Amino acid sequence: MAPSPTGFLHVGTARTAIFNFLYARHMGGEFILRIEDTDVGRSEKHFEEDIVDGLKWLGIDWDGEITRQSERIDIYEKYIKKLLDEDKAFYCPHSEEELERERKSQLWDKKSPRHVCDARDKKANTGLIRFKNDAFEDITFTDEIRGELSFDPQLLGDFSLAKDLRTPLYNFAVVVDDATMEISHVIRGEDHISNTPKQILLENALGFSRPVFAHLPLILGSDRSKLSKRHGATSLTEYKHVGYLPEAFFNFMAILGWNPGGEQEIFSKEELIKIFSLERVQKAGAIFDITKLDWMNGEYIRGKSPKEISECLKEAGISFGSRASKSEYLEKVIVLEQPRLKKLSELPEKTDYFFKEPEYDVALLKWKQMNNNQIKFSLETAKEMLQAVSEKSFNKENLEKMFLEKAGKDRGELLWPLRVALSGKKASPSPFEIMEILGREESIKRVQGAINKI
RNA sequence: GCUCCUAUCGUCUAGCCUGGCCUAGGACACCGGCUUUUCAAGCCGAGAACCCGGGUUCGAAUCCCGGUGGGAGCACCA
Repeated sequence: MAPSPTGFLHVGTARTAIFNFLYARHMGGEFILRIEDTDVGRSEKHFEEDIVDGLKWLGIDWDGEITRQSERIDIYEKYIKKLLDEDKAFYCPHSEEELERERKSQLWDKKSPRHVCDARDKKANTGLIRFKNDAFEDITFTDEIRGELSFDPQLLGDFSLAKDLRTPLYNFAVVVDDATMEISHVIRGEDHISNTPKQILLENALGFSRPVFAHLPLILGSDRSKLSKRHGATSLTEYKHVGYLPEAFFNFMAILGWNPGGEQEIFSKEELIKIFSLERVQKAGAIFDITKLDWMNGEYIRGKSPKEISECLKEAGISFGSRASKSEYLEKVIVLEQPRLKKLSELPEKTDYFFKEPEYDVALLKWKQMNNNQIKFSLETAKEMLQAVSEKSFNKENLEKMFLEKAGKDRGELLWPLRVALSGKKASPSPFEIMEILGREESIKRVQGAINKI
């Protein structure tokens, strides 16, 4: 797994991490974390922190220390010198402007843009370091997901390796990393397919063995293009903070572009590790469908204990502000709203009436065609019934039994105004459940409050 | 433009390799019903797809050929 710290942990990168992780653990192999920061260096430390946080949140652990390309410059230098010495690489003296002009004219001639350097044997000693590409036979490799792939190496030209001895470029650095870190499987996004022939050429030139390649289908936005910022939230942190559960996110990403063949869709991380296979990875890109993630998140939320939910709330940074109260009380509230939740972030807004007096429009108290007198009568009745109940037997079973017996054939006449008086909302759990949590005194107080409003 | 990848309901997918069990299965979403004071949850149900054209075959979603659509890559980014 090798994310680049040029930004926060991207959803696509997270999915690649998940697949790498699942495969490595499935095979009982090692899974390492390598930060590709040759260009950014140490200055962007917070991006690395974001990546690490994101992976930890997902429950992905790696073997050994994190390796950073910025700390391996000496190693790259050694190999770049080797290529230079063996006359497999050279300094290209052309300026960026010249190169740009060449590119444009090639495009104009409807040719694939590339640079075959006319100074490759001139032994210059400054400029961009390029690979002396003399390959002419097709480069063929087996992709674990797509089968045999082949490319014409001539189209690559003399591709670039490094800006100078101590500033390697991506394709060169990864090849050195893969070999020196003994990477057996390179599992990455489909957008890297066209980098593979360059890397193979370099592996051959350096005498390295070839890893197994597997290219994952891309995650697409709703318009079928590669998922990016304009499609909405693409950073893992954003999903964490709006209250997606890591298990749900992990599960969802794992079955996006892969499935085990059966009809089950909800899997624990352990199950996924056990059944994962590269063979069953999809070839075509998959649209990131947030509504299915929402559903799955709801499933996971319903499967959690209130204690676990309140811990997730804390981790996601979702707070109830100054209304925060005893955790025991909060947990009761959570149980009540659990079946209604898709995202944890909905919780504070949905349950605010448990922490403060509800605010609502008097008109909301009206059930169907009731007039003010009827509403008032209904609420008075409810209040008297509540007053008749002892503190001890003030629980939802008792209350429900009482009220259902008392209510006429249209239960709404008694129950709707009561529920609104308690919650101030047009949608909420039943009044009995609410009252049990609110308690006798507060319940009566709210019913009285509603009566006063009319 | 060039190169490469890819194609089953709106979306994610099963089936394809090893043709017949496919009247194409599941899930999400949508719609309807049950339950219900409301909203959810739950249960039941409906609609919805083999990209197109040829071929091979008794028989093709599955095999072959040709189109078309979609995507990605073509940096002194990673």
